Amino acid sequence: MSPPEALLILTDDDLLAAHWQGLATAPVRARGLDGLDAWRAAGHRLVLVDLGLARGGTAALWTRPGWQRNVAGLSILAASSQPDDDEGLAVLNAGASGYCHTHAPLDTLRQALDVVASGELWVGRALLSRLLRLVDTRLPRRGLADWAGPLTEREREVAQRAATGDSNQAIGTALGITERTVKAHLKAVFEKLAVTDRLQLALRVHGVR
Amino acid sequence: MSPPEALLILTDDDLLAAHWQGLATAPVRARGLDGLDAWRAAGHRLVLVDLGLARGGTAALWTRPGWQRNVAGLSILAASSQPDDDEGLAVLNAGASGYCHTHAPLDTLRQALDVVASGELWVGRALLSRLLRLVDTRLPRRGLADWAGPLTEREREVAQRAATGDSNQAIGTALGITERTVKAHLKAVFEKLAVTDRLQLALRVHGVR
DNA sequence: ACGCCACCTGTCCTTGTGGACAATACAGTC
DNA sequence: GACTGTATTGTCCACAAGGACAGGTGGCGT
Repeated sequence: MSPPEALLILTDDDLLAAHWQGLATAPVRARGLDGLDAWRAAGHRLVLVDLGLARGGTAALWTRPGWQRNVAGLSILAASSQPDDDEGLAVLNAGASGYCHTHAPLDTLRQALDVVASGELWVGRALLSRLLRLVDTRLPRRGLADWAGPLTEREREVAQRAATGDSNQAIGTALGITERTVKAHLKAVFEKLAVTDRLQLALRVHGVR
Repeated sequence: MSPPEALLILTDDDLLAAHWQGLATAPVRARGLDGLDAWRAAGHRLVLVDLGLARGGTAALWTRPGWQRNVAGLSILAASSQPDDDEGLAVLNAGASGYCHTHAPLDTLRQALDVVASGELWVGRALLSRLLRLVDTRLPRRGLADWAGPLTEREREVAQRAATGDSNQAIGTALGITERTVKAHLKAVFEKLAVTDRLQLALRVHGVR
């Protein structure tokens, strides 16, 4: 379906490198983040990186100085020997296109690489399930569309800003009105939402009870 | 890589059905949720469903009575003519294994079907980005155990109360100390957490931003 | 035309808040 | 014993916040 694309495998583990040899016709092997620059310079994009690279060091791989600069423009499938949801979230946030197990079946890895190479994302079932769960429990934030219920448009704007810590003066300047007017709006907001001050307002707006 | 698997396409749209004919060797066409039962009974699993099925009705497809019962055991790729993050979240939560555009390139659809057929999930870049963003803004909730880091025990107590809206006077009474002392503690808290006032403190404590 | 409502502004006043400067007491550490 | 960190309290002060009271404008529907 997709033309075989040049693959760079990035790992310090010789056994793992051998295992991954079967993934492509002629995968290139590198051991450090430096390899990424050369790979991009050569016009390639596809990379399979072993997160175990960081096991020896103190910092996680994707938090190292070189990472953010190096991943730009590349399609990266990150593999971990001990997949962990948090790690997965972190690497995806850091620009990786996929996250999987280092010793997943070669068929699975090939498919993942295909997907990543085509510009899409590869996320495991467990990780995505967790994402959905997190988002689900977060949905009660729908109260976020609820707190503004009885408020007018202007009151909403003022309340939103006050709830994030802006001073009345700052709000006024931002909206092009007087501080006095801001106070008037806030007074109305306090009444309608049955709170006494901006801190209670902030808690309400941000869904803290 | 994966043996071509029998595909059921579920849509009311004849043009779309024609477009999707090229996805597999001999895709079976059905028009309603009833088709799912027969499909599973025949020992198949892979389904591509057009969410446009629901456009005519009032309820979204995946909220219909038959859905939850029918999707069990099937690998479903849901397609929408107007993909929308919320819709995507909803169908994935409802048991679908993937979400994509109805008129995505056939190559992409084939790849998505391959992925779904292999038991994995297919999620578009935009949707996953949104998921990550949602989760990201939520994760700092773990900072809840973190914000108190450099604070002393007493400062923590005071900060906790101030962050929920208590006045200095109230905090003092609650802890059996003078309002002045509360201010002293809060001053230290503000410095250590690098915030300027109790509202910013509240946002920090409750994991906002 | 009248009333209702959103929006805007003014002055006066009380209170809470945050900061500056200073001091006492008590604990554990070197 | 000197030192450091924590907890405590004091006074004085500048300022933002919130409430009370009193307006002005413009749109919109009956």
